[in-house]
Amino acid sequence: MNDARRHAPKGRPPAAQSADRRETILLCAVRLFADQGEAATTITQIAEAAGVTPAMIHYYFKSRAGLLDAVAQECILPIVKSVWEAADAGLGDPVEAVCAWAGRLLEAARRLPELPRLWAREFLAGSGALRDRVVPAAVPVQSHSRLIGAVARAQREGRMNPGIDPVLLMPTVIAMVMCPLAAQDILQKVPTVGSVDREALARHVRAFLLAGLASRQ
Amino acid sequence: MNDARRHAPKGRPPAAQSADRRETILLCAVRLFADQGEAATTITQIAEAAGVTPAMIHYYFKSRAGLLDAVAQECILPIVKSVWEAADAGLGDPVEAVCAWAGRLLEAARRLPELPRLWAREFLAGSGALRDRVVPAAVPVQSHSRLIGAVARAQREGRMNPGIDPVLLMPTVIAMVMCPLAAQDILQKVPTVGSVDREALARHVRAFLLAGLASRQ
Amino acid sequence: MNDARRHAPKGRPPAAQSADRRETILLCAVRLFADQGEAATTITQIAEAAGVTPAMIHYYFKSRAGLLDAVAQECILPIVKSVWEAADAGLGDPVEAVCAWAGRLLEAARRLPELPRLWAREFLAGSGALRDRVVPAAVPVQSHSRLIGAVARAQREGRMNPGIDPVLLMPTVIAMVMCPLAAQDILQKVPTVGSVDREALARHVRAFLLAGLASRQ
Amino acid sequence: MNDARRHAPKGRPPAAQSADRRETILLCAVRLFADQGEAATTITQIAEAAGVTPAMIHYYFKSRAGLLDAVAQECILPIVKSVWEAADAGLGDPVEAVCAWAGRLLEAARRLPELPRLWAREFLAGSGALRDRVVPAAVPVQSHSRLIGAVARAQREGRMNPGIDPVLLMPTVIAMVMCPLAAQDILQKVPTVGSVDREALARHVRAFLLAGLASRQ
DNA sequence: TATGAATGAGTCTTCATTCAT
DNA sequence: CATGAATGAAGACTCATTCAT
Repeated sequence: MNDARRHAPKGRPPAAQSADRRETILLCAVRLFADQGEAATTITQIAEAAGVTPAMIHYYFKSRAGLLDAVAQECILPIVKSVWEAADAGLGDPVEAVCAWAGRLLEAARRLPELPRLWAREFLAGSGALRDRVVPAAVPVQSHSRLIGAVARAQREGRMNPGIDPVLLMPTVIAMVMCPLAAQDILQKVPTVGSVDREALARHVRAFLLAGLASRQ
Repeated sequence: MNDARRHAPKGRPPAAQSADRRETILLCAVRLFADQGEAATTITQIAEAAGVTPAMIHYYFKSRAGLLDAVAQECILPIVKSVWEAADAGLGDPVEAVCAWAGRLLEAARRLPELPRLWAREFLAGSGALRDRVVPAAVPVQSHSRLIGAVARAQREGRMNPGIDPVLLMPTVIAMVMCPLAAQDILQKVPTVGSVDREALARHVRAFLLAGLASRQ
Repeated sequence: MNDARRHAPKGRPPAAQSADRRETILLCAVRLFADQGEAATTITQIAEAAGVTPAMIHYYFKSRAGLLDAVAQECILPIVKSVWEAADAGLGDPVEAVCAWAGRLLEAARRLPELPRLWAREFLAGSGALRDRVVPAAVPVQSHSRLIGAVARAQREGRMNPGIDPVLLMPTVIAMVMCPLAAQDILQKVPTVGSVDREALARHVRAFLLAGLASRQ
Repeated sequence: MNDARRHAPKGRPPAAQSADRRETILLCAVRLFADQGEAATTITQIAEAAGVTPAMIHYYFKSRAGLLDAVAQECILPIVKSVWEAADAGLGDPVEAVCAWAGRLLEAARRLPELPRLWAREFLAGSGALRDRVVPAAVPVQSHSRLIGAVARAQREGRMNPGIDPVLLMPTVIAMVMCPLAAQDILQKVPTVGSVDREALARHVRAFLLAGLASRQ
C-alpha cells in the first residue's frame, strides 16, 4: 500500500487536501461573519457553506472558540498588522505618512475583501467574541501616539491644517477608507453610484486628505 | 394618551406606568443592541435590563420581530430621518450644505447616543433583522442623488475640489462623524486621546470638510 | 382572577404542583443514579422517568450540575448526616456505640432505599460528579477519630476483642450493613436467599458485632 | 503465539509488540474503569492512557463492546473465579472455610488491585455493561448454596454463632474484605488511618470472623 | 395586566465507529 | 499494521414563544 501511495499519479496528497478543507472552512467562516456578524453565524451554517458536517469543524478546530481563534490569528490579524508595518516611517511629512497609511488600508481590504465589513460589524464598536481576539492585538498604541505627536508638531510649525484634531485623524482616515467599502451594498442601490471602484476610492481619499490636511496658502 | 396621563387622578396612572415600562424596554433593547449587536441579544437579557419578565416583553410586543419593529420605528427611524430633513436646502453651496448635514448627524448622535454604534454594527454593512427594518426606510435616494448632482455641478464650475468623488462624499462624511463616536471605547485606551469630545469632533469635521472640499486657491 | 384561585375547590394549588414536580424529578434522578450510576444517566432519561421534558429539568435546576447539587443537598446529605448525629454519645461502651451506629445506618437505608446502591456505585470508591458533592461533606473526620480512640482504649482495658483494627472497624460496619442491601438483586438470584429482610439483616449485624467485638471470656 | 514470540529472530517481534499493546490497552481500561466507572470512560481516554489512537482500539477489539468483553474475560473473570476455586473444600469446619475464602479474596485483590473498586462501582449494585459481562459468570450459585447449608448445619450442631444469618454471611465477608480496600482514598484522609495495610486487613478480618462466627463458650 | 410554568426547535459539543490509505 | 479523516447519533443546554391563571 505504500506503493499505491507512492505511485499515485494525480490527485492532491491527503495532507494537502486536509489543509485545503481547513482553509475552506476558515474562508467560509470569515465570509459569513462579514455578512451576518459572528454572533448570528452558527457552526452549521459555516459547515454547510464549506460543504462539510458540523462535526468536521470540531474535528479541525476543537470548538467554536477554537474556530474564532483560528479566524483571528490566521485570517485577520496578519492582514491588519500589515497596515501598521512601516507606519513610523516618513513621519517627517505627516500628510504623506497618512496618505501612505490609507494606501495600506486599501491594500489590506484588497487582500481580505471581508475586512471592511468585519471592521464595521465586529471591530469598530461594542463587544463580541471575535473582537476580543482581534482588537487588543491589532491597535498599536505606540505607533498611533507617535503619529499624533508628529501631526501636532507639523501643525505648530505651520505645515498642516491647524483645525485638524490630531487625535481624531487616524479614526477619520480609517473611516473614510473602510466605510464606503463596507457599505457597498447600500451604495449599489443608489442609482447614480453603482459599485464602489477601488481605484476611484483611492483617488478620492487621497484628494480629500491632501486638501484637507494641508495648511492653507 | 397624553390626556389620560394628565388627568389621572391618583397613584401612578396605570396607562402611564404601562407606557413607561414599554419605553424602558425599548431603551434597554437599544442599548444592548448597540453594545452586543441585535443577534447576540436575547429577550431575557433585555427583560433583565428593564426589570421585567421575558413574558412581559411578549405581552407588549407580541414577538421578537415586534420588538425589533418598535425599536426601529419608534427609537431609530425618527432620529435618522431628521438627519435628512432640509437636506435639499442650500444646495447652491454644496460645501456649506454638507457641513450642515454633518451637523445634523452630530445632533442625531447627541439625541440617540447609541446611534453611532448601531450604525456601525447593524446598519453599515451586511444583513440583519434590525437592518432590514431601518436601512430601506432611512436612505433617501432622491435627496442623495440631488446632492451628488449639486456637487458635480460645483466641481465643473470650479467651486469645489475636483478630486472629490461626488458619489463617495456622503459615505465619507457619515464615516467621519460616526466612526470616532462609535469607536469611543477603543480611543479611550489610547493614552493621548481619552474620551471623544463632541465639540472637538464638530470642529475637526468642519475644518476637514472646509479645507478638503474647497477648490484650491 | 384572585377569586378564581381563592375559590378553586379542588386540585393542588400551582405552587404545590410545581414543588411536587421538582420533587418528582429529584426522586427519579436518585433512582436512576442508584440503578445505572450518575455518569450513565442522561437528563433525557430522568425527564422521561419523571414525565417531563428535558428542558423542564433545566428550568428547575439550571444545568446538570445544578441537578446534582440539588440531589446531593436535598436528597442525600440530610440522610447521610443523620447517621453521624449523636455518634459521639455512649463512647464509654464502644461495642454498644457501634451497634447503635449500625442501627442508624439501617434506618438511613430505610428512609432512602437507594442509599446502599448509591454508596456502592458513587461514594465508596473512585471519582465522580456526585461523589464530589457528597463525600467531602459527609465524612466527619473528628467523630471517626474519637471512635477510633475509644475502641483502642477499650481494647487496652480488655473490654474489646484486641484483634480488631480500630481504624478498620468503621468501614467494616458500613460494609456489613450496606453491601447486602446494595446487592439485593444478586442475592435474589441465589435460590435459598430471596430478598434481603431488613429485620434479619439488623439481627445478623448485631449478632456478628456483639460476638466479633467482645473480648473473649 | 508464545512460540512465535520465542523464535522471533530479530528486532522486537511484531507479534509480541502487538500482544503487548493489546495488554497495555486492557490494563489502562481496567484502571480507568476502576477510577471513573465504565460508563464515564471514553475510548479516547483509554487510548490516551495507553498511548495509542482510538482507531487502534477498534482495530484490536472491534468495538467498545468487544473491549468490554476482553476486559471481563481476560482481566477480571479469571481472578474472580479463582476466589471460588476449592470453595467446597473444608466445609466440615465452616468457620475455617470462610476464613480461607476471605484469604482468597485478599489474594485476588492483590493480583488485581483494581478489583475492589470495580466490585464496588460496577459489580455490587445496579446495572451496567461491564457488570452484565462479569456478574452472571462470577457467582457460583451452587457453591454458595452449599456453604449456606454447611453453616446452617454447624449452627444447629452448636458449632457456630446461631445469630449469624447463613444467607448473609457471604456478602458480609466480601464486604469486610473489599470495602476497606475500595475506600482507600477516603480512609487516607482520616488522619489516624493512612493507607490500608493488606496484612493488617487480613488480621482484622480473621480476628473478626473467628470471634464473630464462633459459638459462645 | 402580568407571570410562572412549560416546550419545540435549534445550538454547540462529544463519542463510537468507519474507512481509505 | 496503523491512523487521520470523517460522520451520525446523541448529549447538555438555550431561546423565543405560548398559555393557564
